[in-house]
Amino acid sequence: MTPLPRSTRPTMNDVAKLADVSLKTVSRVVNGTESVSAAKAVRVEAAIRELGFRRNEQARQLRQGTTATIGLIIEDLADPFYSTLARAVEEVAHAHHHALLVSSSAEDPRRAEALVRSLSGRGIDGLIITPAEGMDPRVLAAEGEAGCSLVFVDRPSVDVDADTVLVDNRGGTAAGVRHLLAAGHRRIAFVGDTASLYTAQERRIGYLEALETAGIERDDNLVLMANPAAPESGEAFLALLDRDNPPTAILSGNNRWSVRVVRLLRQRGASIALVGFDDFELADALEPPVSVVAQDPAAVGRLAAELLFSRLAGDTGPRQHIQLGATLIPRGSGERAPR
Amino acid sequence: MTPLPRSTRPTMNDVAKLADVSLKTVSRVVNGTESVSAAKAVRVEAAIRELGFRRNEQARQLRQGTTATIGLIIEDLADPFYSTLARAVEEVAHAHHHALLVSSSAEDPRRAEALVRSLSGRGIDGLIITPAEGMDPRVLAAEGEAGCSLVFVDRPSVDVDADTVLVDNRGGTAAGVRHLLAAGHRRIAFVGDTASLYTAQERRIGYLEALETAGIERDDNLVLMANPAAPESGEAFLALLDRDNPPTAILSGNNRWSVRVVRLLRQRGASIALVGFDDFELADALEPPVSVVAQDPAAVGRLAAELLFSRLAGDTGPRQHIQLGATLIPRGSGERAPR
DNA sequence: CTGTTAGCGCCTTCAG
DNA sequence: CTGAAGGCGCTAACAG
Repeated sequence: MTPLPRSTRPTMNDVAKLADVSLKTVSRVVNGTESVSAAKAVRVEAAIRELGFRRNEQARQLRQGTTATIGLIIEDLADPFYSTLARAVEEVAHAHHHALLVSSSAEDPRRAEALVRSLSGRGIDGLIITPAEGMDPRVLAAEGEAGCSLVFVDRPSVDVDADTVLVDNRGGTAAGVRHLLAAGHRRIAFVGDTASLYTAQERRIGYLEALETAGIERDDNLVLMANPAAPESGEAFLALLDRDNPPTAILSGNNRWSVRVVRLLRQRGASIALVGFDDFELADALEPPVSVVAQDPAAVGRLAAELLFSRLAGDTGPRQHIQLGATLIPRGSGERAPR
Repeated sequence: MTPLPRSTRPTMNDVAKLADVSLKTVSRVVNGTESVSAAKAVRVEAAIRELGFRRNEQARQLRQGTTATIGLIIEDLADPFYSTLARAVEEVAHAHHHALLVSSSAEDPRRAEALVRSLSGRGIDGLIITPAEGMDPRVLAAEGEAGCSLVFVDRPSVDVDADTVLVDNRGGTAAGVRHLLAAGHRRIAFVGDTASLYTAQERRIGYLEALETAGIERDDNLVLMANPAAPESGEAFLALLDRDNPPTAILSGNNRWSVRVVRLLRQRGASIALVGFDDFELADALEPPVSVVAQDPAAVGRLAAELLFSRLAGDTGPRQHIQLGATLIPRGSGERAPR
């Protein structure tokens, strides 16, 4: 196989020849670190322009052992929560002159492991990751040892201690439940994502804790943990509404469930109190507007990225575990009294 | 500055020493291309496991002149249209064992140029880009010459001929307008993004063409071109509603305007026919549900990526200019009769 | 201020 | 089947 023509991109050597100076002098001019006599600098610059030379970052990076690139592995880039987070990470990376490699693990632990290896092999300087449930922790531990800084977002990883940025899932959900309790509700259902997900589990715990604090007996029949994207989940939710002694309010555990609940209630013509965890677009324009406990995905991304860059800059302080608050936004649906 | 310890990641040389074979033999085992005697292969594999060796992709890429990485530059990763597109690109890239570098140009032509240079310097094999308005075409042309395949999405680039995937903005908007005409409207407003944007301009033209075909006299007072995110745009929109002989229907030119229009109409308590270009989440759950002309951002991303990979695989056929259709989805808001 | 030498980690000749 | 030598493009270390 031919070594790929790679077109004819000029190298420093070409520039050096044309300007009739040494390779190193070109390097000095390009990087502007050391001083070069004005005469030669001008010749070099002219040669650079003439040839359209641009420094080959790959070669530079191989030499320096750094890539000026960080990686981001999330569940799903198409999910508004993660795309907002990714945008914030990108902005911080850009400010630090780093590029961003983004990948979605799609909740598949094997794929997540492969992505970590793939990004790592490309020599990223750091990695921000939402660890997929069921990942082999050794894959991540290996990164830490390989000198690649690691920050977890949205969930911690089992068995790997690294900087972590997450949201106060329990406290936020509990606040949502208390809001419904204050409106007079006593039978509040919790509708969350698959029980295997960390955030879903934490939010369920927050829900239970708030009920317990209020002295309300726990009723597991009011808890539904299921994938909001699965068709059968809709029926499970409707069954929840149709049982004897049905709930008068719903705490939905993420925005995908909130959206689905809104649609299902709408089809039913049912009006029942609702508070959703995680805000979503147009929640304020629905009828009634949906009250939510809002996270700040951009803040999660920004803090994670800033933490990562502080590590890359040499900060060797103790591991940080940052927990961001979640804010209740009353809009109408959560203030309805029980029927 | 110390040359960064880069921790102690083992190299092929380390593996070779431990297995007591030559560097080249390790290379052969790692890449599995040429055959190696079983005995040595076993020793090498054991050494690889023991050291936790993983091939340094950077070095490999420098040698081979390919990075197995493609770049994607869009306006804003946090915008649902672009994040969905990006997700689709990522999926195709993953299927081709390529990583994806993502960057948002934030509508800033200088930033977009810097991003192109930055990604290009990292040696990406191909680039998918939504060219920012006002970019220097030479920056992009240079990529083509440097042997980096280029695909434009969502808009074409001036002065640079490359593969392009875009949506039928004119036809889609015209279909939306015809839908409103069929419901009996004669005074239809067009509310689009800043006039300098390609898609906004195309949609405005589609709107005008549909009116002309229907024999309706053009009224430029019914056209508003403004940034949907700017505060003053809201007032401009309300002024449109308050003028003498106001419109009985609105064609909104993108999803950000649609969302804003929905909110403004809601605040006003006004009920007026509406069709939006580009679908958005929960459009079906609003009151009334919003009729839209839907694009398929995932299809745009997928086709662009597939086109790019076919080029990388050696397809040297003529430039392709793919135009995807847009689909009218009637939901209620566009079927209202004029008052 | 300038140039030479060496080598980052790997792959590709080309001899054994 | 195996190994030695050379180089991808660049930068660090050391001379002049």
